Amino acid sequence: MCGCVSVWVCGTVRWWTVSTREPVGTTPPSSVLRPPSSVLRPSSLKGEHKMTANQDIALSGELARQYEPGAIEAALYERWMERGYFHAEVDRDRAPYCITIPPPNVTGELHMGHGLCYTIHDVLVRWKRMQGLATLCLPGTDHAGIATQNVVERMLAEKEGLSRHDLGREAFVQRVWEWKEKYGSTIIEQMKSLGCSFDWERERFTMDAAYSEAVLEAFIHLFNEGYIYRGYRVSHWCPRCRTAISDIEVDDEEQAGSLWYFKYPIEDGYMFGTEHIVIATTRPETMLGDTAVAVHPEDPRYQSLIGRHVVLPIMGRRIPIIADPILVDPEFGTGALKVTPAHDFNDFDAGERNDLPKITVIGPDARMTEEAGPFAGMDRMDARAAVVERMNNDGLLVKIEDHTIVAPICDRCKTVLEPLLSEQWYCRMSELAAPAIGVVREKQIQFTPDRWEKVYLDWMERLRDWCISRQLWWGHRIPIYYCDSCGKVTAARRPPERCAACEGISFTQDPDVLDTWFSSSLWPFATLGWPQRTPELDYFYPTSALITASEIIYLWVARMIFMGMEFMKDIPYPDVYIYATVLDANGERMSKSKGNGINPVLLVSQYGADATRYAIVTQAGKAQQIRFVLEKQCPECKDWSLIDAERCRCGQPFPEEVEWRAPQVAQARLFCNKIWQASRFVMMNLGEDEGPRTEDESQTLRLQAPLLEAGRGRARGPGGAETEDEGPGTEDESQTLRLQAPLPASGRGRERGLEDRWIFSRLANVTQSVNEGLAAYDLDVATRSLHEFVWSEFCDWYIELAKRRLSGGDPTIRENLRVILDTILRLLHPFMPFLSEAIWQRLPEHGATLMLAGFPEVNLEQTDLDSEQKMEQLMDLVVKIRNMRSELKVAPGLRIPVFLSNVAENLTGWMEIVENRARCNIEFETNPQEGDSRGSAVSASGSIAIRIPLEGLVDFEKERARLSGEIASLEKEIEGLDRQLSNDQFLTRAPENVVSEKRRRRAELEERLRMAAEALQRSGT
RNA sequence: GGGCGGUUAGCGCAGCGGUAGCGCAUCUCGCUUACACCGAGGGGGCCGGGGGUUCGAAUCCCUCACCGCCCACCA
Repeated sequence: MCGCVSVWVCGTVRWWTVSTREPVGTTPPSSVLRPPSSVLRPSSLKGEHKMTANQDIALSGELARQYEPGAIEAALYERWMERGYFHAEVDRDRAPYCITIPPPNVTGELHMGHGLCYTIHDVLVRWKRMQGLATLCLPGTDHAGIATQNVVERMLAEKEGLSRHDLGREAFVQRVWEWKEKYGSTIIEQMKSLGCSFDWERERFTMDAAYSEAVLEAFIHLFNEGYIYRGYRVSHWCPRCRTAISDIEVDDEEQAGSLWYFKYPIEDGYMFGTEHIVIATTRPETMLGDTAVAVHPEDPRYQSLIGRHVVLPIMGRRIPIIADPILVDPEFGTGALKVTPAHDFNDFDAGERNDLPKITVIGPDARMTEEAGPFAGMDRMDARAAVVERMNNDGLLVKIEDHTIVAPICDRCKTVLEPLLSEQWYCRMSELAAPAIGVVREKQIQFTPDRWEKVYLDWMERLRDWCISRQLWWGHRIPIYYCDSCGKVTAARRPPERCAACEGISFTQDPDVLDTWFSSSLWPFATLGWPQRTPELDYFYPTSALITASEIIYLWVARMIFMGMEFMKDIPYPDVYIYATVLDANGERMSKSKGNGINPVLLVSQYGADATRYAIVTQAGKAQQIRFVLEKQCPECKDWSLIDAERCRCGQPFPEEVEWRAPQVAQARLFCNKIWQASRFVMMNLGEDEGPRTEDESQTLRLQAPLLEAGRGRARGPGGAETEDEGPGTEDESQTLRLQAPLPASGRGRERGLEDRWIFSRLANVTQSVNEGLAAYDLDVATRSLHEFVWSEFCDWYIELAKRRLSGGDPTIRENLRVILDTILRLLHPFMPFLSEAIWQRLPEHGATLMLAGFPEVNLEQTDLDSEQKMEQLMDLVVKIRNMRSELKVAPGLRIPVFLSNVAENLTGWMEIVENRARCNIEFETNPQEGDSRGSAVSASGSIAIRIPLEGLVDFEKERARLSGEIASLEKEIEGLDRQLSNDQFLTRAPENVVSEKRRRRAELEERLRMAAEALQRSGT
């Protein structure tokens, strides 16, 4: 297997470009990367289940020679689901842990940001579940008003040539529901392919009946409290979506534009000699709605004009010249400004201040209205050109300058927005914001990384009222009823029977729906049953954490916090973890419109869910952005380039179909394989008598008893002394596994070998790192230390040292290997759930599932610094000897004599480790000179001198070259140390221990230099 | 215009006051009773530029440059 699949061409520009259009019609949302559908299909998670047979293969029998994620993942997920491991119940005997996931849009499909988000969720949740908490991760989706309506509208237009108006409101909404039922779970299925252990039995949708009740309740409450009001003002309007949108749904786009200078004739100007005033504008078409010209009150150029009038060109309207210090910057343009209160936010405010009329010249369809006189009916962009032409013809166009404008665009459809005067529902923010600011200030809610706290507070403190009405059909319809007789406004769940004011009996409901974010702001409690006082709400609220993206701190996080404070009188969660933005290989943000996104599902199909998760999480710490790389291979020279390169370094252009890889995931995949193989080794050596035992099905939902039973082993304290048994058997309070060194039955030296003490000390260390990393949301730290431990310590050293003992029939080593592997699998499980479970199920002693087995815990007393120090010295000695062998080109298989001098006494007993790992026979000598150092290679490890007789091993030329190199590097380092040590400042100001360490180091180097020099000298003779 | 990140070996990253580490890639050797998706060893870096603080700076401060993200009503 080459490990690569070809990528199918998608889109026209670049092979990995996806169309910017939303998925439409009967086609499910398309993947960004599109491999053959047979490969991409997330798994057999949905639809036909032929898992029963596969489960056996995945969960029992010998571990396959090759690690193949596909063979275990679907089967395990199926089994976990069947057994209800993801489901959480209220359990008063245990502490709760609850996260409600950020609900993705129903129209969505997984991209890397989601991959990061939900993987972090699952890691934390699996960790907490293993720790024995009643753990609920509640999933769901958001109805995403505008986005979903757009998708269905487009589908209707393309497939049936119908607009929503052709269908009518009720029928259209019905069609959206149908679409939702059919495609709305795509993203949910994709989460499952990542292995997410969310409680699917509690999955929610923001338009579920119960959830909708919560939305009504919230609205009516806020209305009755006077927070919600109707306002007639300028708001952002999307002419394509035909709805108002809130400020934070606006994106900016820099566009090349112009600044037009127009002359406005001054009324009776000839009488005092100033006939025109020149104004500058970027939007000429709005001049038709001008109702004033403004200047700065202190601008000396215009003092005489303030209070006079101009005659608005084209329209012939007489409008005043006003002075407004807020609106006008005298430095810009001509210092004179046209004022269009109906089409500009600042002008609207100025209009309010100066009591100006508001004339709407652009309609909701972005066409000019009747008020636009000769231009009525024209598109706004056509009208712009027409106005400029007319002004030019009338001799009123002074000049045109190039000017970069920042156009507001709709973050959903990218249409240029129009500030439009309209009547909308608003939510007053000042009172609601206050407590939400307070709880963050007081650290009741803690942001991680904490820099985001400032971002949140800055925004909350200058919050404007929230426009909550949308002119859409898909969403929660605003529960406002107008009396048809007297117009009285009532907020109610259902139409009132009778008008409280006039006794009228006929009502009309407000046609608008609520902003999507209104409903999602209730998410942490509405999903748990609010406004009902359910046991779940009582038990799980406040939830434990929120994990989300920085881009929705305003849109969502802030609103959840103030809604939580308003309705629950309590924070929604104490922790807000903001994860990094995912960038592509070029450091640009991954986004749909750029087409540079990577679909994690594709990575799962290529590398497996465990590798994908691990690769993602290795980067998930406190970084603000992380990069995800994709490479493709040149078919000519086989070299790899970034995925969007046009040409290979060899000059060849890339074909449309290429081999690709994700190096970070590939690396993670190697790690998976390493674990698999190491596990195979351990299991092969556990022996028949310890073969897998049948599990007890009744334990299914209960937490596993801690693995190590009392009496199986006794804890080993620092320094290797045996201490009182504090095995988990005596600790039923904590259901987590207490890490401890297992115990050899007798005290025979070899069984309590140095390497055993060392590895358990290291295991304690890594256990602590993983727990601390998880607790601090430093998932990258946790995975790094795990990787280091498993690969470099357990595999490279302990297993290698174990081989000798295994062949010698030492029973202790088998037990140690078993316990260490067991602990590793537990530590690994949150990150690599499938692999760890599949292996764990084959351990001699295992429960129903690793998911509910205890998570290792440790305290620092379990580290054994003495053994760590000794092992470090021994390992360094091995490396140094290997190093010499390699440089001397000694045949790898050849066992050679090695002479050591100056070996600390407490190390001399452990030389078998060195002999074993460096293929040598160690002999001690008190002084290297005493031996025949003339024909020897010499080196050192710390203060230990190493001498290898060269007799019959090497030619002396090589050794002399090697010595010269070593001497040079020794001299260089000594020189550096001398520089410091001869510096009085250093000697007097640096801490004593630093100085003495340098001195010690110097002396050691000096000694090595002397030996090397002598050896060189002798070898030359 | 403001704010926040980043800039360390070819690539992706760690280190955040005592003269540089990891993985991949590369080179040499090796199928040694888990793993060639491997093992052993090696080469490769004036830690973005410039100032400063300090006995000592990749690490702290200032400044500039470049990359990215967020916020802001300059017509």
